[in-house]
Amino acid sequence: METPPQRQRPGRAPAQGNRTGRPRQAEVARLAGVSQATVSLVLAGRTDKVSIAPETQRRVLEAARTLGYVPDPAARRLAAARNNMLGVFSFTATFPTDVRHSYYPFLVGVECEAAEQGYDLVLFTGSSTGGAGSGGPEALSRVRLADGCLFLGRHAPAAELRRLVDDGFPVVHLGRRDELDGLSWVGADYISASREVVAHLAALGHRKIVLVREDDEAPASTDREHGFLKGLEEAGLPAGPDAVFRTADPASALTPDVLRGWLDAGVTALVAEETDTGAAWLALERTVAEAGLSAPDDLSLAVLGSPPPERDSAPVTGFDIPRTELGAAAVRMLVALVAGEEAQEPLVACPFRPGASVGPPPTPAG
Amino acid sequence: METPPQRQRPGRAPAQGNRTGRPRQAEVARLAGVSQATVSLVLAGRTDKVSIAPETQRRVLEAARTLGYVPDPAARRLAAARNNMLGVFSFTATFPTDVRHSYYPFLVGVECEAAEQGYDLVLFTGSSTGGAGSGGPEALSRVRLADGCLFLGRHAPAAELRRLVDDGFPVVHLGRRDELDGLSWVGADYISASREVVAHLAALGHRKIVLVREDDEAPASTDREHGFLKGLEEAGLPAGPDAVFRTADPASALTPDVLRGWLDAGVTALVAEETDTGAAWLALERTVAEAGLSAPDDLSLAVLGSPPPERDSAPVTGFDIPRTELGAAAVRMLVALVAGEEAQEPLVACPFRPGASVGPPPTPAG
DNA sequence: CTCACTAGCTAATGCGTATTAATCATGCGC
DNA sequence: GCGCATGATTAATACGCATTAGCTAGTGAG
Repeated sequence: METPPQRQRPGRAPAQGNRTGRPRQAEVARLAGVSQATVSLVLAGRTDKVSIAPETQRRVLEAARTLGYVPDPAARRLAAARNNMLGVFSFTATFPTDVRHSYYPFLVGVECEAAEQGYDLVLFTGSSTGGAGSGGPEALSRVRLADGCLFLGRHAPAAELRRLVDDGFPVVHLGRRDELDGLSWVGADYISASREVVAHLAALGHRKIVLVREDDEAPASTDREHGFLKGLEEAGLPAGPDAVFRTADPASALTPDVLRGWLDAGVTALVAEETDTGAAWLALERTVAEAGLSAPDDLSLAVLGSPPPERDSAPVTGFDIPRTELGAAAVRMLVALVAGEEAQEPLVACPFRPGASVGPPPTPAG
Repeated sequence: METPPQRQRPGRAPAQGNRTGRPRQAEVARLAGVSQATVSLVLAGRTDKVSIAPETQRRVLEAARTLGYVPDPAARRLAAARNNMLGVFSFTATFPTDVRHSYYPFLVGVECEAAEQGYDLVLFTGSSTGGAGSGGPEALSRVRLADGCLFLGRHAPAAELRRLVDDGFPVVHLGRRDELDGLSWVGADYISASREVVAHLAALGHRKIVLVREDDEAPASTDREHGFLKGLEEAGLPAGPDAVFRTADPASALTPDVLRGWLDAGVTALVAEETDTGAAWLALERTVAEAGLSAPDDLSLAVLGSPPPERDSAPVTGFDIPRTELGAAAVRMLVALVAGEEAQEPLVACPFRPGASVGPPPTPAG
């Protein structure tokens, strides 16, 4: 309040002839009585490849210290032809106001792994109206200023992505994306995880299991169904078309009557997919309650993912989506691509999460 | 699963002779049939100072677009001392695992305002152990790649900051920070906001009010106390030392007995500061409940900030910390500094938030 | 017809560092 | 004493862009 910020105190000696007032390698060289090249070699520790007398090294290091030399990152990166920057592009704002849809958990992993690998992150936002070079279809082209770019969310326009990939620009998409061939991606292994959930139920003795899913063609949805069916198959259970209840609007289509119909038909376990909205699971949960039933006594419930983190309810059986780990994996893959290496395994395993919502099937007639 | 990602399809020609495969101005120039200098002039919009034929400009722009040209930030910065990037540096992870301590709300504003001002954001992570250029004094020096840098959290080492400021590098600290003079910052105006809360209570008729605060020397804490005392003073209320209850451990120090002692002494309203941990407020809330009291009937409660967003409890009187606006203000200040202008007003107002936890003081004896 | 002058463009240079080829003693074997 | 490998250092150059001092052709004035 009483300290209106000011700047540029006298502090250090103004300049030598360079713009910044900060010492350059040339000044260090002068002070140490050597050439700029020698300074560079010593400070970069390249003394094993190009030998420098120990005494000279000492002088250089001392000169650098007394002058307070710090390398200019811009020059360093220019000379090295590497920015050490990875782009992060999200078509919607990277930090959305609605935390539910946030990429936050991914970013935790992205940031951490990027730091680990020695990269900084450049944030690009597709939605930013106004501002730097935004707007037109070339907006995506901006990401080229980084060494490579990570794409979040499925809204990145295919054509632009295609262009980047074709140009050989390192790109990794977070979330499976097969329709653009040549595009690298990392994603959660929903298939294996879903299969595992079914296996768990089957091991408990369930013989008829139904999957409730939304009417969506997203890989995240179809993968879960694949895994579910695969799980049934491997357990020797019937995997007919009526094992999957698919509806565009679970909230209204999934009535208590439908539920009772299943139970009467011998179904003892229900599995819901988890999506952005969580509609399938929420509808299932609500309908079970409405029907006066409760898990795991009357039936077993599982969710192919993590239920929305509501109040302190009992944990639901399912699997966790390792978002942080996904972010890290994406960065690792991107770094590999930047280095010209081959992309590795794109799938990240989802750990099974035991819960209190499943149990053995109820005995037919108490 | 069946699509192991591959890369580098034949697509486009790999490169011209530059190391990165990314097009340079030289390539744009060749394609447009002009010189590199012309490309630079056109793309920088310098066509008012050095006239370029409209037709030539068109050709250059088109060539740049078809090649997907994007300027190299390092080269830009090296040559012109600016590259339209702002750094964001947090000594701890920018995206912490503990969401409570998150800078997220700030970043929303930072991202938005940066886009508005035409800047890209670079996330520098200081927390990286291992990896490139971590550790030493060089860690902070990386931020010089950007035109200026925003610092989050009070863990940024003072010596390094000092150095940046002395070198004339534009720096803005998010959160008040006076001990480093010359360092610009933006912060919430806790003083005014706290005063306003007190004024609100006084207007309702409260004559004895006590502040519960932690034993902390952070500006955020002392500012609140200042504002609190100022508020008492302006309302003509006693602002003696016993108006402030300061303890290192509110959870254990704030017992129901202490609370009843206050009430017996005529205290009718309690105000808690809000901190990272929220310890003061949580302790107060719990103790009031333990004592079998409830607000606003038995006494009035207010918090100097926003209580941790718990379950659907009734809103507590206090003020909101405009984190998003703070982030935006910080960016605006940083942009001003980069432009060589003077830093403006560092304080952002916190809007008063009416709630259901205060009311008129209870009548002395029912 | 020449000169000054302008519009339109380019050659050249610098930014600060990393890297490589070249230089220069120096000692060693013969 | 003459090459010759070796060790220590430096000159030179590239990195990609911005900037400035020219250079050239054309135009109107004198």
